[in-house]
Amino acid sequence: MSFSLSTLSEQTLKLYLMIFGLKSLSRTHVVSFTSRYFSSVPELCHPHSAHHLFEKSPRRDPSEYNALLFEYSHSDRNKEALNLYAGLWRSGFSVDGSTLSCILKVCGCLFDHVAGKQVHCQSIKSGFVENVSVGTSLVDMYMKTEDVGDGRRVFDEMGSKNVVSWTALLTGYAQNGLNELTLNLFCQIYVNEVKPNPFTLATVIGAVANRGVVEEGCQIHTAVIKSGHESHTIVCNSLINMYSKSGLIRDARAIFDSMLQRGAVTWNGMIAGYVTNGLDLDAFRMFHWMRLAGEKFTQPVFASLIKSCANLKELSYARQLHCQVLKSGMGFYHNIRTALMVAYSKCTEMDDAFKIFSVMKGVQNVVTWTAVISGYLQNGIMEQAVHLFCQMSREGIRPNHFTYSTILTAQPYISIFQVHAQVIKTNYEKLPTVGTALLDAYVKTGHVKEAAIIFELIDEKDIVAWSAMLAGYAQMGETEGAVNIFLQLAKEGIRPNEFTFSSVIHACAGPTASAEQGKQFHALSIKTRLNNALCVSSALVTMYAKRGNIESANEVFKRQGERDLISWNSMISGFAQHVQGKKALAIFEDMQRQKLEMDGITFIGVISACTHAGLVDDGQRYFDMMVKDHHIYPTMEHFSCMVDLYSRAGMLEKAMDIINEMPFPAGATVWRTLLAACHVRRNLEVGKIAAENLISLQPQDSAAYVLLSNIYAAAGNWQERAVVRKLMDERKVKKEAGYSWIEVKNKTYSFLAGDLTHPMAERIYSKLEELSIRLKDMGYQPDTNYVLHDVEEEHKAAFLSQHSERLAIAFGLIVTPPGTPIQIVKNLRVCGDCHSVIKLISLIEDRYIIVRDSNRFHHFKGGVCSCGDYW
DNA sequence: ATAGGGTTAG
Repeated sequence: MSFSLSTLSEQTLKLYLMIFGLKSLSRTHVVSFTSRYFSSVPELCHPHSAHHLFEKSPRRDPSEYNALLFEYSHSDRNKEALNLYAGLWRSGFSVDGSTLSCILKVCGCLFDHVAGKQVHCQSIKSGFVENVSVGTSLVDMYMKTEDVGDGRRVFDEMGSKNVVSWTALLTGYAQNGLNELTLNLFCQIYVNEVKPNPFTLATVIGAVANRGVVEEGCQIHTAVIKSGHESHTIVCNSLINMYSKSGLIRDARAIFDSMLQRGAVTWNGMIAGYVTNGLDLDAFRMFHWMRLAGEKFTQPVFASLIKSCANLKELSYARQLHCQVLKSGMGFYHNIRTALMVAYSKCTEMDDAFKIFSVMKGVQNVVTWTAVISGYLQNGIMEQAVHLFCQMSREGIRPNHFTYSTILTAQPYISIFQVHAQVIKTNYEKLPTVGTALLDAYVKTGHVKEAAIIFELIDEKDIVAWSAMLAGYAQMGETEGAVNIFLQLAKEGIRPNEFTFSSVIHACAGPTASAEQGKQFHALSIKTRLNNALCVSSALVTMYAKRGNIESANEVFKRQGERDLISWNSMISGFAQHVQGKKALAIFEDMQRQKLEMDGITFIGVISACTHAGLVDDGQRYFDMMVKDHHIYPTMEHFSCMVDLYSRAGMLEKAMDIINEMPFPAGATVWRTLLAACHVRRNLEVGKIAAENLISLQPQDSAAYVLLSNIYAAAGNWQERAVVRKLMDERKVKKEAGYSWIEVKNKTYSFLAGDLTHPMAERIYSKLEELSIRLKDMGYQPDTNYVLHDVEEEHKAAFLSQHSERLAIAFGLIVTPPGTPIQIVKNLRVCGDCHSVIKLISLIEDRYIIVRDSNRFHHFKGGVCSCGDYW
């Protein structure tokens, strides 16, 4: 009912009374009507309000007390209502059932369990406890004050019950999050031959919505139709909400379309449904329709639409809504302001988000603080986020579980141990959100074991928690741990989602995973229809590429229905690793033609494709293009690629020029790249500079010492070589052991250089012996420059022939039928001598041999390698 | 109204 309050005169009031069929204005009438009409306007002190009449009244009777009590309770002045009730009780007036019901509602709203219990006693004393309405109100009060046990007890003791009593209990269960009990009780209503009313149905539908089980949703809809209340507005509103929450947005829309009378809740329900289901454009279409229908916009509609702008990163529309919200006087609602802050944060407009936050000074709460902190974190402004987190505590706002799960992503600007301690104190550790964020923080600092302990402590592990743990193992290269997590979650009946698959497939790209495992997860993703999710298919492209199966990688890429930057980058890098430079560049040109967004990683792929294909000029051209045309600032990785490009082509001086002209000092990776090239090219002069720089940056890195001493050895400078060796011993630097892996019949076998422990060692060594004789017959001379140890030539040859990749290949030749391709994975780079030997083996044994070393793939066939001896 | 996990390079 809308009217301008200031113009409401006695006359108007008379008119209203006439509408209600009353001829005269008795005192009681005035009291009861005014309290009803003025109850929704708390700050109003109209001369006709019950409050005024009450004050002026010469003798106060129970009806006046009651009228004012109702007015207070309806206008959310619950404390005043409770005081008035105490006065009423003290005055010795007898109370009736409706008074008790009213005050019980007040107790519920105030969460005042103690006062509620007192009223309960008074109801017993006055005998009104037998009254159905009072009993029902008692149930409601207990449920609202979270005393589910007493609520149920009162209900059970009630002599007579009606639908409202059942509904009160039902609503109580639902409000306390006891969704399963709510559903059970709903079945009992039928057993007791009570007919549910629209409120009963709306409550149960809400409980079903929270559980999100589609089958239950269909069942409840059937019950609604049977009850005959299917067209009732509040029932339809709940159904719309339920279907949206279960992801069945089309069913929600069907309900919406069928409705004869739509309220503001209906429109908002539909709009909010579209937003939560990611159909933001449909939400806006609905908004447009709502406007055409002449419906008034309420505050939740704006909140939903602003959220939609955040999802779409639609800044200009967010600003328009901001204006509209201010114009319609809704700019002061907390939820609107928070939604606006989130939208501005998502559009990288942190200044605007912060402006809203600072304007709220004095009324800021945990939610607003968390929103602004989260905004800074998402925009990578970690220092400011941490600063605000500290300030928040100083201003006496206690962080909640949202805040903790957010701030834990502020690595490395926070001490996770400190935050962990706070989390334990506040008992948030067991919550899946906080636990997951904590676990991830430990993974990112390299503490996988601690992360696993935290994971175990999480109470009800959801799919996000499981996926985070799985990703943790995958990121640390622990394939087995990752796969085990997947098997465990499947066993517990948890449904993996696209993130779970992308992580487990990523784990299967590791050197110790079997190729078969990756394929199986691919199959499983197809079964669950998640294979087409972008993150899954991109992970598949990389997995197949890293497993040496570039054809399958390309096949997955070609079948991608839509692509994003990562998809394109994955394919470019895949081709680059497989030395298919031309194909990598073709993909890149396709991207250019379509004018797609590119980033620094795209160019790392492109330049490394040029490097592996020996296209020096092209590499330089792409680097220049990146800086000049795409305005991408080159990072250390890019310079590393450029140094690689020139030094592999033997242009070591040019590589040094790159290093000297870099805008920042070269890092270890850059020097290591240069050093490796000097090793291949036997360039002592540049090699010395590279090694010295690398050693000063990473004194514990064995590669620097090993490569440098090898360069000295190659130059026959044994004295200098001995100095390097001595330095290595003094600093206790251990050479990284060379490992190779081979997969035969779904089992992975690993070999260490000079390994004698393998059960088939004897046969492997005799196979190597046999091969070495045949190689010598073909005129092969071992290149002993690749041996570090200062020993006799003959022994050096023996060391060489025991490199792990040769053991693995010999094993492969023995255990697989002739003609079977052999695939090896190695943790270090393959040495020059092994490279020549493997070429010859592929010829004399007529085998296709694929070696993936730490750097790239080598496809050996008929005596040649795909890298063209250029690596 | 606020929250946690993922895919690309090296």
